[in-house]
Amino acid sequence: MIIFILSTQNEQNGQHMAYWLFKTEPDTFSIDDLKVAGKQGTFWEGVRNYQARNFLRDNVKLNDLVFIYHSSCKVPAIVGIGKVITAAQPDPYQFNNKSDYFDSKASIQNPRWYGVTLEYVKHLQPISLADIKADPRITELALKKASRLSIMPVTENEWQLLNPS
DNA sequence: GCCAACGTTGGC
DNA sequence: GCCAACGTTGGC
Repeated sequence: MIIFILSTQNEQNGQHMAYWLFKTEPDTFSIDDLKVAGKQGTFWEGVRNYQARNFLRDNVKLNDLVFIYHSSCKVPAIVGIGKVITAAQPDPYQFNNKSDYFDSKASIQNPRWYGVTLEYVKHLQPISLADIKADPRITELALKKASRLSIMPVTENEWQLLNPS
């Protein structure tokens, strides 16, 4: 019962949970793929940018909520929500020399790249990049600034503005 | 498919 | 540690 109550609130051990936006190319991995993965979720592999890595490794916590954003497609947009079900773990692809994500400078003892595991929560009515850019209330989101960041924080205020419910 | 903006690499 | 050259991202 207590667990149930905790899980329905916005807090975890007294710490307020955080909000994020993760980009993905839907041709490679879409929110529908995340949905199909079900309760076991999907490991968010292949992030190879240090700023994004630092967020994943140091700041993205269990139960944080994530806007799923489709990039490099016809209508770039926030398309839904995911939830973090496993905090940072070394990205195994960095050790696999047959993978595009292989990094010869990374070792098991000293991993360089990390990922978290997300579980599908729900689809949203898509919020296009054009809409976000046109919304004068949204000023802090890194997407506003032609950022190439693939993992970015979302303030609670802007999360609520984009996802009122 | 173009290309601007940005991140990374490596010679010096 | 600067910075030119190169590679990548991602909107358009």
